Amino acid sequence: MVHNIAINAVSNYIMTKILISIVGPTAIGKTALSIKLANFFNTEIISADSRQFYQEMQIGTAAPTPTELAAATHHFIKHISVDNYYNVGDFEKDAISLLQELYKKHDVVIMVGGSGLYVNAVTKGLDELPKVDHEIRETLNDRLQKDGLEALQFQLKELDLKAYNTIAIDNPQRVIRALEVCLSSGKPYTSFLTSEDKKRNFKTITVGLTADRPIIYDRINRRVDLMMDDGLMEEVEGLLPKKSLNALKTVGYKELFNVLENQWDLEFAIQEIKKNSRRFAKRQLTWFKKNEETIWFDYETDIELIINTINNKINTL
RNA sequence: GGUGCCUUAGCUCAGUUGGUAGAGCAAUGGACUGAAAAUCCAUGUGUCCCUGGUUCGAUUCCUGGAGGCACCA
Repeated sequence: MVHNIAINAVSNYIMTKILISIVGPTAIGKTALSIKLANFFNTEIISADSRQFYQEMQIGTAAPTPTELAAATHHFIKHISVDNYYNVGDFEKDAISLLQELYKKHDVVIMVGGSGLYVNAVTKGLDELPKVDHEIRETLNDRLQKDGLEALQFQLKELDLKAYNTIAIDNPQRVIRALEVCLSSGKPYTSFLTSEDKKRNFKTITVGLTADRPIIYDRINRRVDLMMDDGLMEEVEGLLPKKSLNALKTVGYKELFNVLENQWDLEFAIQEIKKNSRRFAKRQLTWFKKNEETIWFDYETDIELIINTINNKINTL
């Protein structure tokens, strides 16, 4: 019955294209919910998870299993290799152009992922920034090592005073990012920023999944143990030669590299993976809580209630 | 049963010559426009085991309990 109402609502009354964006902390059950919603709305899923992009990373990223992949059509799951340079700007372009294709066939598309910046890149968009050569960043990283952060801050003050005054100046990644844009474009980094959301030809409904903190942490701890049982160590071992790649600066991988290099013992590394996953979940919640539009549900909420709430929301758009 | 030591933050512990307390880790709050599972900033959260006594005032000293550890029986 619920099913029929929804189909009518979508097909008869709604002209607007809808993106249902599912957010929440790691290990809360986003993947399972996304598949249920994709099946209900008879549509497809795009992932906004910056680590599930990579073919070589399955266990440690809790990427959808073959069974889950067969249950609904997924996009941006393992579509690139850890050897690729791939960033949020690339993702925005790829995701928006794919969405245009999907909206030819569907009124509703599901997006699911725990990477807040990547979610926002789709829903709100990023400003157009010039392409930066990788060598520039490498040079700046070298200078950070040799001359220290203060030297880079000083240069940023010269090239982009506004950035110097507004970005997190203690954060080396932010300073280097602003500098690399200045250096490769010859213009201040902040001159490219508009602080305006991009126009999108779809409306976003954001659904958040959460639970009390001890429950989230317990789920994380148990999932890490399951990952170890499933052979995470072997997966990480195969990637050891590539450990310096950005994609592998990832919880579950960076800690086990230390075990393989005899820096840490296994038990300690597992505790660290759990701890770093908990902290990651906390940062995700901080990010997602900021969006006041998000409709939050407890992780155990019945799917019918979630679907009804989404349908009611669709009818108000 | 006897003797000694211990009981303070979530954990391990320090400390107060009597003026209600602080480290490490854990944790919490936040930021974040192309590294974002990254990176950065901020924060001490407490019946000082319980009870009575001494005292202006006890987490601290004393009495009596309770729990733990060690040794002796």
